[in-house]
Amino acid sequence: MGIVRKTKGVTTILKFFNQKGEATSVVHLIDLLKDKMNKTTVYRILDRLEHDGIIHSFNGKDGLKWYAKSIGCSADQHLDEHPHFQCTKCDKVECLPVEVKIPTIKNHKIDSTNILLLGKCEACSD
Amino acid sequence: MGIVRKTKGVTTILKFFNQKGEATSVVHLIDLLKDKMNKTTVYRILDRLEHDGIIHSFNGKDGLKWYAKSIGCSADQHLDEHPHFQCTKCDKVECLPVEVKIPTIKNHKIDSTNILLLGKCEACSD
DNA sequence: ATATTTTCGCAACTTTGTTGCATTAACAGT
DNA sequence: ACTGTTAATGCAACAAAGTTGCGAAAATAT
Ligand SMILES: [Mn+2]
Ligand SMILES: [Mn+2]
Ligand SMILES: [Zn+2]
Ligand SMILES: [Zn+2]
Repeated sequence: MGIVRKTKGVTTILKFFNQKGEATSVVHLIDLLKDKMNKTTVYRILDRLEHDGIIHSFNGKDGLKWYAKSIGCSADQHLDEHPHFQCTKCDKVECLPVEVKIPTIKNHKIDSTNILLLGKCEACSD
Repeated sequence: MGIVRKTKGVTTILKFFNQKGEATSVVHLIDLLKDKMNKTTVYRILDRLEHDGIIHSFNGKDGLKWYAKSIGCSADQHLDEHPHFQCTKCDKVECLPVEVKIPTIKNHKIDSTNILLLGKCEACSD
């Protein structure tokens, strides 16, 4: 189930994603909010926000779970099919508003993609 | 460091990859070999084999670590830049011998890619 | 055969994420 | 504004994946 009650925690996390704009790992968010709410609560609020299409999740390098704000999604329509970029130096992640063409694979029905590009971000390039 | 001594454990895991051919999650391999060797040993042998370019690793869905045999790689040259397919029903993973064109991203130097395609495999399609 | 040093097993630990349950707090209805 | 319902939270305990340190065992070099 998605968000039903607008609790203090929900408001806090919503504000975070609206202000910050950037993607965040769950680990980082838990640490950031450790004085305000329990980690279980963070996980559960993120679940509900994703269910409602307000944020979307993906796996960064090392398999860590990340979240970022969604645009144009709802509980019915999750159309966040975009690749992500992660810097191997500073670990920052960006949602990439581009389309990656996936070749058709014989005898395989592809439902979704999970594309992570690794490299150096602008700030970390030398 | 890579493989220096050809131990029983190394031989067992090498044989596994040569015979089976398919990709395997570390978790599965540990379970399969639980009577023959310790999980720490499995992790360490996989590390060394990957370092030597004999196998390669990637993250499957839920961020789990998987390994598969490499072709044409060495300790110096790791050129396993291919996407992977994972079935959402039976969890099976396949290395895909295709090339995915990644558009250039302004101000970003992309060093490697991590592409996981999710869907139904041939056996699981209805 | 013996010495050297890599590799292994084991136990303990870390990190990420989940579950159950009692308590708290939204909020709908009056 | 008060009250009842139930969603949401905190907490503690747990689970799974993966790592570390160290003494013992097993490869391999001499
Ligand atoms: Mn995104
Ligand atoms: Mn592969
Ligand atoms: Zn960077
Ligand atoms: Zn399947």
